[in-house]
Amino acid sequence: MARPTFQALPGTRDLFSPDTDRMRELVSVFAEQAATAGFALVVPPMFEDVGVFRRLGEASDVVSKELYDFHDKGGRHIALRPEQTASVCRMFAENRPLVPWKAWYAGPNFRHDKPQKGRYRQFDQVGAEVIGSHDPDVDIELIALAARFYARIGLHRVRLMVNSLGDAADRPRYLSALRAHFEADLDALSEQSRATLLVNPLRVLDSKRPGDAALIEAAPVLLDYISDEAAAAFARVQAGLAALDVDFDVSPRLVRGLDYYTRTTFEFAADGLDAAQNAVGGGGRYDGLIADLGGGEEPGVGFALGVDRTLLACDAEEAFPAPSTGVQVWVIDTVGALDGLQIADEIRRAGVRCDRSFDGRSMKAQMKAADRSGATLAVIIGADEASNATASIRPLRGGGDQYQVPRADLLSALRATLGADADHGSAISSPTSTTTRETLES
RNA sequence: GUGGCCGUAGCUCAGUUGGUUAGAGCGCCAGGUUGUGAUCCUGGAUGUCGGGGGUUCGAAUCCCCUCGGUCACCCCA
Repeated sequence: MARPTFQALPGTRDLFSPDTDRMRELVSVFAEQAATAGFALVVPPMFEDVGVFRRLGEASDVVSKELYDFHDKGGRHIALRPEQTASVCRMFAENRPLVPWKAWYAGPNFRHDKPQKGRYRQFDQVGAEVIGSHDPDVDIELIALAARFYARIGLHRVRLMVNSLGDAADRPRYLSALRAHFEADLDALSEQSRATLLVNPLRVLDSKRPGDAALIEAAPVLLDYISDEAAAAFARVQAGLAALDVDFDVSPRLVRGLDYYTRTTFEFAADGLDAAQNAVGGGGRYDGLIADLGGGEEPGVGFALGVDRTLLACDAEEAFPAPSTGVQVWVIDTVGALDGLQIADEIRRAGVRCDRSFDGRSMKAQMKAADRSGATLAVIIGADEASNATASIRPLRGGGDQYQVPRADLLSALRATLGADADHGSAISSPTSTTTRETLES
């Protein structure tokens, strides 16, 4: 075998079945949940003017270090999207749909950081945003949507943390208190945190360095500094989540990585994952972001869930196995006329998943391929069948004898046999599910 | 961006203090079986030992560089 000339770039992956089946199923479950809650799909471009993303926070690594940016042939300064909220807000500002505007999305994002487990340079997210309402009930419904989604895919060991960052006007008072607190005991702070303190004091609270823990523990609490209105909204959010039986913890030190958040913020952590990548999703309000993008004073709130990490968390709980996507019928043709071609087409048009061998292989080889495919039935066209216009149907999974039917009755015979097998559950017990198990355990 | 560990067949791996033509299992292909898979038996194909350079009579093995993977820090989904 020749050595491949190229390989996938760092942080990018080639995904195959059954991982791809699982991913598609996950997105399709999310799509269904979102539609049920009145959200419509949007597809923003994968790249934008770099300015669209600058609003995420000049002090954040996502913008300052990890942007995939370049100049296009027209001299425009462009960046691959590191997330989709900013693009959705730009879409809103540009197209001005009726408010409240409820949009969901799914797709890849790009960040140039060093890959490790659960962290890729191209990674998928699903998410939902609501633009144009201040009502904290919207926050509640969004959080519930995410929580219900996790439950729906069978992921149970997920903790929801909520906090309120207050309004933009509350921020300076808190920041100065926070800064004063840390500066009073600067020596106790790690070097990295001291650097963070200069650019964004809020994110010092996010430090996981053990040495910083005590000082962070003693830091002023953001919730004590927020306006009465923001506090009332946060109280409503908590009451609403409780009313919906959505479990949560208030985490006064939860600050999110992107700078645009105001008021409600939340994060989902999967206990099945290591702390380094246990954040499987999160979001919050961003009441100033749309105005920053020239869209007027419209409030917004939303969340995004990491598809890869969610699936990783599912692995840890052995939840959400890959759906079976194998074929049901394999057509075996040893004659080499047009029968195999026509029969496969006929079966497919009837909506039955079907495949066949090529290259005129021996019957033995074709049978082997049929077995390997996981198909429930083989349809055999040999010399006999070709000469008397019949087809043989051979069950491949356990019971039943091979039998011949007139060619005209083939479809109904297949349907009858497949239906009977499905009742016994054998139609889905294919090698595909074995592979899935192995994947989950590895 | 920083650091630890790791790169041998499609996959999982073995390979002694450097020593002939680099191995095993699984998988794949063919035959045993003149139409019939999953079992069994027999045979077969596939490796610039990640890449480059160096040390040596001789390197998968030692050294340097590099590329990639992985994990942690950092950051975050």
